[in-house]
Amino acid sequence: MASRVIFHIDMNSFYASVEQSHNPELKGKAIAIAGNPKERKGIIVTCSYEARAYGIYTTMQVHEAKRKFPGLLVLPPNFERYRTASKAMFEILRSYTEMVEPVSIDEGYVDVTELTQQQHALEIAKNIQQRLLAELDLPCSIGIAPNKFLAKTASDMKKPMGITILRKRDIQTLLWPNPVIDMHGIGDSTATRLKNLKIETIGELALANEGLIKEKMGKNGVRLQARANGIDDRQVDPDSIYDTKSVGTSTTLPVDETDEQNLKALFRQLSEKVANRLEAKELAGPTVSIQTRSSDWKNRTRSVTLNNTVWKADDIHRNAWQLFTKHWNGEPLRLIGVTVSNVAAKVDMTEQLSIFNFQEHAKEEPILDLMAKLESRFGKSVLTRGTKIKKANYDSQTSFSKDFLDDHEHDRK
DNA sequence: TCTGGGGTCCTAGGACCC
DNA sequence: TCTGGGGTCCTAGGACCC
Repeated sequence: MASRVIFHIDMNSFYASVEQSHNPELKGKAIAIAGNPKERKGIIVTCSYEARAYGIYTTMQVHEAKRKFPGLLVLPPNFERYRTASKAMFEILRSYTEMVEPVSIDEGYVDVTELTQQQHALEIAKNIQQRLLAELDLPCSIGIAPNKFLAKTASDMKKPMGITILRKRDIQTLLWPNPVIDMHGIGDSTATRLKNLKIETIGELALANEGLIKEKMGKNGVRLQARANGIDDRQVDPDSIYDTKSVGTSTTLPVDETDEQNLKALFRQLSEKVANRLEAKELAGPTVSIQTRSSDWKNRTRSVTLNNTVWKADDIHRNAWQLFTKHWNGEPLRLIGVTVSNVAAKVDMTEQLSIFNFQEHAKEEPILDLMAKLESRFGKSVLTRGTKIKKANYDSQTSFSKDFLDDHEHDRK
């Protein structure tokens, strides 16, 4: 494959930087964004570099952080503000090229291969960094490399406001001496398993026997080993943001909860939140799941896949509550959550075609013919991305526009 | 480090079908 | 009535990321 030039843009302490840009008096001060400790949500989500200098870091509890530095300014999160800043940031990236893949609210990949025919990669990166700072007042670090993994690794090397080029020929000196836990994709669990195989550095992983890795660490291990060797063929995919697989929400309760009526009301609230977010994205899915976490930190998930897709709060809540009552043994709960998954684009909302009507049509018309009509009307993406439609379940309650039905009627005459 | 909330991907077993 | 092997879907749990 032809050589690529990939950027990884990583906004520095994003939430804290947004707050500092919103209120310049916070600049240069040790600030942290955190939930409310009284509701047991008091962990540091992000903090400024000034706060980090006092040993404060993400996931640390607020009271612990205040012990480290009593002058710490703790702000509640303002997600709407962060989303707005995030949109503005990606708009700036897209003004360079459409090949932008957001990964999270504050980071993304950009494939600048084409652009480097006109301008040096380093110059482009400097330009992006300066614009983000000048126009949004937000600092970032940029990694430049031939693939995503190395770009991501590079952006981590210099913070804040760094630009780092990581060439493949440099990985032996820059990457291999480091412990495997430093690698993106390796957490405590994988690091421990590797240690049992006497693999402690990235270089040892890179050079380990491939058969052993496959046998002991599976598919994921083989992939990690390739990454350790600087190999990563993943493309920058601007459309990945449209491939949402699930929409869910969960909440840690202020106190462990045992009251059934309270729990029912809470599941109702969570279901409504999920329904609103599905609505905003025009998504629906057939699988409803619930999550619980007991006071001793036992996580459970229960799910059901229906014959039809759901998106309304009532339907989500009914199924979630049914799952819950079926499995709950009355133990006190610390957290509950609701998720709808296997979601796909809802085609249209103007006219709902009931399961029975669809069956009528399906009986009279060969299913492939139906699918061909769907495709010509709504485009291929409907059939590939909207898996529920692709499957064309006879029992699937799918929505079609009135126009489609009219056309369909017409065709049959 | 006793730990929030949003996700994605992988694994493994069982059901079911051909 | 017993058997193979391959494939897909579903469920539950876990690892990991920001």
